[in-house]
Amino acid sequence: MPVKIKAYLQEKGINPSMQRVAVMHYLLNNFTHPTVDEIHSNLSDSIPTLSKTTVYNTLKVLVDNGAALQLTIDEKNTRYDGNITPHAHFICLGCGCVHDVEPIKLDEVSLSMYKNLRITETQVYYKGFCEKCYQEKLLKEAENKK
Amino acid sequence: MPVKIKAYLQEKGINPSMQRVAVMHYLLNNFTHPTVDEIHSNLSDSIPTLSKTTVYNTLKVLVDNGAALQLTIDEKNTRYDGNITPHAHFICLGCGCVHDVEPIKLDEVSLSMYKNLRITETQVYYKGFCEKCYQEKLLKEAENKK
DNA sequence: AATTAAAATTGTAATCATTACAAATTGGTA
DNA sequence: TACCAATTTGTAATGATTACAATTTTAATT
Repeated sequence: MPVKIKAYLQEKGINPSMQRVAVMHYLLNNFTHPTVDEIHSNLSDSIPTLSKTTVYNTLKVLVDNGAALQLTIDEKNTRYDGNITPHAHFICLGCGCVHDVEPIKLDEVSLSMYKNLRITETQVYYKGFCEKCYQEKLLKEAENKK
Repeated sequence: MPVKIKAYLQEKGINPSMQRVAVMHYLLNNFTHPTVDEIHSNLSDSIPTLSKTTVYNTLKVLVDNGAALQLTIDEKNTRYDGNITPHAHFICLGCGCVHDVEPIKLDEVSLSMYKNLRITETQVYYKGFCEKCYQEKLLKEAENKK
């Protein structure tokens, strides 16, 4: 697996340092759309010297070279995704969890209206409540009616 | 016009204070998808005592009551939109300008797969280069080839 | 194996948007 | 006028991100 990740980074034109392989490995094995903090604290166990600056630097390299996606779905923290195939995202306004959802079919007809805009990237975000948080919300609302 | 904005806020259940009317008025007359700073510095001319905290508070009230949209399209600053009709947004990676674009047609079929997610809001973001920045980019790239 | 230069990593300090909070102000009501 | 609640204001704190200089690693060359 680490060998494959090394080759994967090289394909993308990224020098596969130990830290970069570790971050990429984390992204490809955790589907939580992690924040910088999440990545850093989890990798600190196996790489005690890992600095947060390196995680920032590495994610910038990955994103700039098309090996990861940067999501602005969460106002608090930037989130990252190692899944670069087209898909959309859902964030729960209760617990903040982020899930992949099916890609929508882009309406090329309406997009072609904007010939003066060179679109390089599309992000589709859904916001709402996951099942668990929705149930909790219903309970709370019922409490308040008493 | 200010009278209409007052009524509009009241319809949304918002107490139409002078500051709130001013912010709403700004949003409805400027299609730049402004940041807090832009709103504050522009309104400071006519309301010298306006504090930035009030702009933050007011925008929160507007968003919470459905009178404005909060956009997370720009990693640097949160942007706000007084146009609450369904539409998508484009941000230029060169100059940072944000434009409205046609709403895409949501693919209800694929969304219905996620019955366990209660979706309350959809945001569609396109990133790329506006005409001006695209031309500048082409010029720079030509320079570098020399 | 030693030398060297470039690239990558690290830690600290700075930046800057946003939030917390307490004091002051405003507006409506008795 | 006096009072209460809502709103506004200014200041200070928070916290994510960036800047930067020093250190370490890597890879190539002798």
